Amino acid sequence: MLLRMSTLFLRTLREDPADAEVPSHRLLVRAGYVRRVAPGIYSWLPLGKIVLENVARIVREEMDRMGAQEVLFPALLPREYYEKTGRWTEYGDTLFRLKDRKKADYLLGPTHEELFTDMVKGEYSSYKDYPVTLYQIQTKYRDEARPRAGILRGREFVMKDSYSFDLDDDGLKRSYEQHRDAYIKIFDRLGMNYKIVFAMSGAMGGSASEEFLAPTPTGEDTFVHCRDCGYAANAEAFVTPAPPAYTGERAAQQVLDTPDTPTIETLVDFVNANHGLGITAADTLKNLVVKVTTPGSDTAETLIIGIPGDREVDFKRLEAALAPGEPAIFEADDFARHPGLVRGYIGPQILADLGIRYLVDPRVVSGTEWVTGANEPGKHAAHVVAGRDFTPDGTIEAAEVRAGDPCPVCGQPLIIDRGIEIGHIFQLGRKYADAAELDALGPDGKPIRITMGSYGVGVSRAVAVIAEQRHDELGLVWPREVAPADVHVVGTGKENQIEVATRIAEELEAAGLRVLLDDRSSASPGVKFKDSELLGIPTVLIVGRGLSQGLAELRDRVGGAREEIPLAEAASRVLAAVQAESA
RNA sequence: CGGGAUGUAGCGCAGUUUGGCAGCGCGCUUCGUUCGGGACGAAGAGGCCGGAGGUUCAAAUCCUCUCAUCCCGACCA
Repeated sequence: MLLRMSTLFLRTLREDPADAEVPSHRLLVRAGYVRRVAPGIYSWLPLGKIVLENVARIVREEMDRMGAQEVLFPALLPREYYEKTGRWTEYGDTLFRLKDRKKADYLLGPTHEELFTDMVKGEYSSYKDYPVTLYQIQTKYRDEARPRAGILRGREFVMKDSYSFDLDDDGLKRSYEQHRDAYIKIFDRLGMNYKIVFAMSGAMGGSASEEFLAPTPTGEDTFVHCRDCGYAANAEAFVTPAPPAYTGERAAQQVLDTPDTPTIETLVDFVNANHGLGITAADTLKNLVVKVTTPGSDTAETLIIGIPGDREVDFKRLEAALAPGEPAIFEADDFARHPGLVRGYIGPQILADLGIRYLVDPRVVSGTEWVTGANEPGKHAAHVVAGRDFTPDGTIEAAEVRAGDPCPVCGQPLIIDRGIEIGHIFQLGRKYADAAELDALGPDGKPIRITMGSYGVGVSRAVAVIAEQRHDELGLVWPREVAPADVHVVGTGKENQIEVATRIAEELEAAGLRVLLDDRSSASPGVKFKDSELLGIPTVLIVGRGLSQGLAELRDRVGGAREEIPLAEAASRVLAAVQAESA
């Protein structure tokens, strides 16, 4: 491959585009890789297209290597497939919907579980056919409420999704592990910095699930990890370690007058000042009322959640814990319907009598004592002991996770970071197989319900994440396998530099390298250097002022090293540099 | 959906307060010079000032409505 910049469809920008904030967006636009068409929708210019294809190629190679087979489904899908699994309604506004000329409903696929399941059902019917894993690399469409950060989070994006079909749970585990291994290879080859974290499978159903997160400050997922034992989980999947139960004696419950103390802060100050209690917010138990609706049901359950007063509720964690139920905040008119619940002064002592389910933070173990509401306006109770004065119906992960919280595995303080999801693997189970009645006929003549795994890689997102992780103040710095070329040959000067540069570029191309050649006659050296740095091809060879002394300059865009080398050796030195890295 | 900001040439922006010829930089075209850090000179091309309505002798500028985009939040494989 030899790309000549004299004719390449490329225009770099000297200034940052006004609508770009994050580095990947800024640089991909400035370097002429992508252009915005509409919010969250981008076009890929020639160099960007090459990078995108390189990522897709790496993904494809590793998927093929693990034995998955590639198919391609349409992006435009009829409603009926999504009707069967209930997702036509469940997906809500995020689904791009459209009608054909006959007014029939269609959608642009946000993901393709239904199609994969249906395809397998149509072709395979014997247990002898299984297991099988299929994948596709397809453009997906999601009408996100707020697309942002350029390519990082668009409404149209390229994703690899694969699905494994197994006869039993052991088979599913094997398929899952194979994907895990393949993903490690993929993200390593992509030159990414990433972490594998425990995740919730959420509303999709299923059990084991892990996310591949690329830590970046612009990330939108919060995750915790432990430097000592390697435990890592996203915030939704973090499991709070419970302290040991307390079995000693506790003082008797005591009701306190606490006028005008609807918040934890006012309560703590008041009881310390007026009742001589030296407590902190962590000694209080705050009780949050939510109503939980289950999809397909009209009635909402009233649920109370008790968490230590020094912590906020993390709504994402709460939702994940209640999925597929959907929590909503208790409003004033909800309180009006429950006269037993005194807003701001709710305590768990009476909940069993009211018949309201009560779930607590895992830190609220038997024998712990709390300052909490006394279920009367202006009154709280102290020495309220779990297991004695109230008995929770269970625990729930609803409290925020904080840096320094103990690791659930080894107890060391946890670190909190932000990351972007670049891959997700999970054991789906039988949700979609059930919906499609996907069975294999077993050796005993009885049907076996298939169990599935679902695995995704954000291909276009990966391009942005690499840009996010690999750039400097001058521009992009692509890993070699992803870069639009192996080497950027730059000819500067008014003598015959460009001719010589062209000759060397052709020689390198003949040797099998992918070459970008700056043979523009009008651009000044400064422009060519700036463009070279912006574009971020890992190896740069400059044929310029040194030509008269028979010298060229070899630059390493990654490490920044520069070296004058004899022109005669230029091609072989470039080859050596490229091969050293590929090895 | 809530909060904030912005819409003026391909890109980045000034001009709006206080109404009076549509501007600057980059890019683009032509000629000449220059050629290792986004060169210089000269001459050019390029605009429905987001849209609609209103006020006024006169509107990019003031008023009303509207559309769009970006950022933060909510939401999100």
